[in-house]
Amino acid sequence: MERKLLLLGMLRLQEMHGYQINELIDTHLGTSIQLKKPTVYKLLNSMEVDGWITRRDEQEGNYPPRHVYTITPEGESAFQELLRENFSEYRPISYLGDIGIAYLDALPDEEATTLLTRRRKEVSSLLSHLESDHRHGEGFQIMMSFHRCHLSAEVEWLDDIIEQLKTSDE
Amino acid sequence: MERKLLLLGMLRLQEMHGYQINELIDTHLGTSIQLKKPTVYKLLNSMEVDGWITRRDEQEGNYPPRHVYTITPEGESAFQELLRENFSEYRPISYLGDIGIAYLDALPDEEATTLLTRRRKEVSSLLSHLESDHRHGEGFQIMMSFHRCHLSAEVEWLDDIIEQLKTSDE
DNA sequence: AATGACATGTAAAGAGTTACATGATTCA
DNA sequence: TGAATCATGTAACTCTTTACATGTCATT
Repeated sequence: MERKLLLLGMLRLQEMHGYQINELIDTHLGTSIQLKKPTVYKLLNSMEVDGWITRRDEQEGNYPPRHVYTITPEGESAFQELLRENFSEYRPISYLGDIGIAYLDALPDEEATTLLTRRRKEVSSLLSHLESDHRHGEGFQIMMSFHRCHLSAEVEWLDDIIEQLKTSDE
Repeated sequence: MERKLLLLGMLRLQEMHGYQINELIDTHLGTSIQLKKPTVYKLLNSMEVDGWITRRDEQEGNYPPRHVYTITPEGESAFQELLRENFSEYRPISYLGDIGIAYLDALPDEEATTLLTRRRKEVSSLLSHLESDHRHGEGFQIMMSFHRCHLSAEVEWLDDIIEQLKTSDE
């Protein structure tokens, strides 16, 4: 349902077609959330069936016709409901993707330092990417700042751990 | 694969049976990662087929027999491989579960403040729970500190936003 | 006498991703 | 001429979760 909430929220601000949504996600949100193209198309279809959005076809030249979606009043109330629901059911994010961190001590100190340093680089480059995007991020500034908050905390944490490894090394 | 890495890492430290693993997850890791009981049993079976772990049956009294799993040399090398793999493919966590944050401005300021304050309470109570657990957390201290780092950053961020809402309110 | 802990699963459903398919158009 | 963009999807696959099932033992 979170993905539907995301899409509804976009369509609430302006009508859009699938390709356009996918581009927006790719350029601005791709690093913060996970949502692939086919999924977007599928969700749009299913929300049209739900009656949350309506579809209008548009064509420019001989380009493939676009399906432009507009949110309906039912969609708006679904949005309101989903939004509240999203806040009410808090469950912390899963750090499964970072589970390797739990087993750092299984690696030789040197390698651990290398890997963590690489990670630090990746995180901080993502961070600066988000910071630059920060201007033209269309409406998702708060989300971005949320993401940035986590990333910069992570950088600091990595610095700490790397430092610890280095000092214990000697 | 992350889940298999997690389980291998546990079995590397001591042989365990499924129920025991599930308990450990429930009590210590339940808030940091997502991994349900039936999944654990399924993964254990599949890793036995892989030859990564071996099973030995044990019984105490007339309790249901336990399937105690021990990691094999193949399991150990799989662990080493998965661990490196886990570090090499960094992809930032998805904040889909928190997508509501992106649409805070769709809510009346007052309600937004209420919801964020509630969230703040939940996050910080989870945080202090992790901090208390911190002693008896069996081997997952680093992971915990990673999680705590994110949570405390989130608390600060929430405080900021709540403050902003209050001042813009007047 | 009933509930919860112990211990293992199965079956079906749900959700999303990957890889593939299509066909015109613009740019190098 | 070839590659990338525009624009939409489908089919198959993978993986996880939910709900259910089973039966003994200890505790209240």
